[in-house]
Amino acid sequence: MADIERLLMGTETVLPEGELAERIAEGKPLRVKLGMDPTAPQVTLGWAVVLRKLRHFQEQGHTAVLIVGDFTAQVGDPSQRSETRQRLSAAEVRGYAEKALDGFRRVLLPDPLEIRYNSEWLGELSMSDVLELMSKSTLAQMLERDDFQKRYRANEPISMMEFMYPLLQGMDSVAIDADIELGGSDQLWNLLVGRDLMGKFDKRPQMVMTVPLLVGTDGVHKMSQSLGNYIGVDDEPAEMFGKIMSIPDEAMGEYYRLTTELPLDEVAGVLAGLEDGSVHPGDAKRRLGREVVALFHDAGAATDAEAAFDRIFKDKDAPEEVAEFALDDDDPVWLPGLLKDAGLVSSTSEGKRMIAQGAVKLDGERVEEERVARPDLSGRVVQVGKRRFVKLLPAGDVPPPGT
RNA sequence: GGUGGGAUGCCCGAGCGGACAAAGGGAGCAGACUGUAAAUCUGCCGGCACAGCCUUCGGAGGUUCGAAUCCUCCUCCCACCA
Repeated sequence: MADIERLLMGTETVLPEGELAERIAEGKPLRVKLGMDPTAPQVTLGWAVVLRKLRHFQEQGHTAVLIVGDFTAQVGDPSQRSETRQRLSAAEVRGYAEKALDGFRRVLLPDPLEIRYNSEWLGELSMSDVLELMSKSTLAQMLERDDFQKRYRANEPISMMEFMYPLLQGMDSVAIDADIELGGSDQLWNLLVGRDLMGKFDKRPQMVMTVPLLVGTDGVHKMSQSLGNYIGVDDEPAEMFGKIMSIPDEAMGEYYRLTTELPLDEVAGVLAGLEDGSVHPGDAKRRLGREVVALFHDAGAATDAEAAFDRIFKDKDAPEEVAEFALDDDDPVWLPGLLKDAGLVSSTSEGKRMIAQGAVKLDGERVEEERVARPDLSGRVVQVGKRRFVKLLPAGDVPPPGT
């Protein structure tokens, strides 16, 4: 029942070529490894690309082996890094791991799924094990790697620990007998180290499969939490939809291909329509937004998200649900202070600037003054910019938090 | 171990005794324009009840009327030599 086509769909590199068919033909379910270092709590749409690939394997009866890199997270993957990562504490890592696994489960099937923490074996290594591991690779091999080479040439520090990272990740493959390891295209080098290492430990070397990296909402850089250009798989529908709408048009094709489950010919149809002008880019992006929201929430949420979006950005109304904030007794009210207290701006200075720039509105009316009479505020909605809203209530009318 | 160079705001980076809350760029935020696009233009971009004051230029001291700039010690980074 193997559908190799589907497994290969949307991949970037699969090595060695042709071996996948052979391994599947052997009839045993493959152990498909995917490593995740819990260095941040959110699972992004970029991650969802490779997760969905893993799911395709699951759907065909192969075992997803998810490695939670609780040990390696504390070392730090040097991939695509221009500087040494900050080390995380064990507690932080554990917290992130739990949160991230929730996100992963939104995409993966519950079965067949094996979740392993790599501290299980890496934490056990003795010094002589580590030395043996190190003896299996050379400095020249390490420096082959682009990230290291750039940093080395630019006179930037590279810690010895960072050299260990790929080896540790490779040990994971040895420990769990991976048949194939998945990853984003920036992981190719690391994955190959794992393959190499398995051979040196007399195991059958794993195959490697990479999927393209998804650009972030800026359309330029890889989607990542540290860059703040990400869409989380557990983002609220409205948020998710809004973020999709904000990607540059040029990134749409990539998003259609990598983040939706639409059939390829349909995607091709949309893209061709964009090309010849028969499809309006705004409509195409809306559809993309609906597809993605529907995938992680449901179709109803998708329509609602689109409606909420129109309400705020097209009709420029306040959203249906607005956080509430209690006014205190001052009269007149000094607005910069209020905006800060309500969390709409981060300082009173910023509040003053926002007012000066015409970004502050009361029920849609621009506010020019820093001081406003209390009765003019009570019960109305203050807005900063296009997307920050708070409804003002007289003190006492706000239900206590948590109800 | 020796010698030399370096650490500046979210990031990069200029400044090298007063005119410095610190050039310039990027990111970000806001306004205009739009399809909340993108591009573009404009403004903002440490804090403070704000024509003033307070805290920032790796850390701690010192010199000076005055220090991001000079001196001392410390921490960290880089290069070259060994």
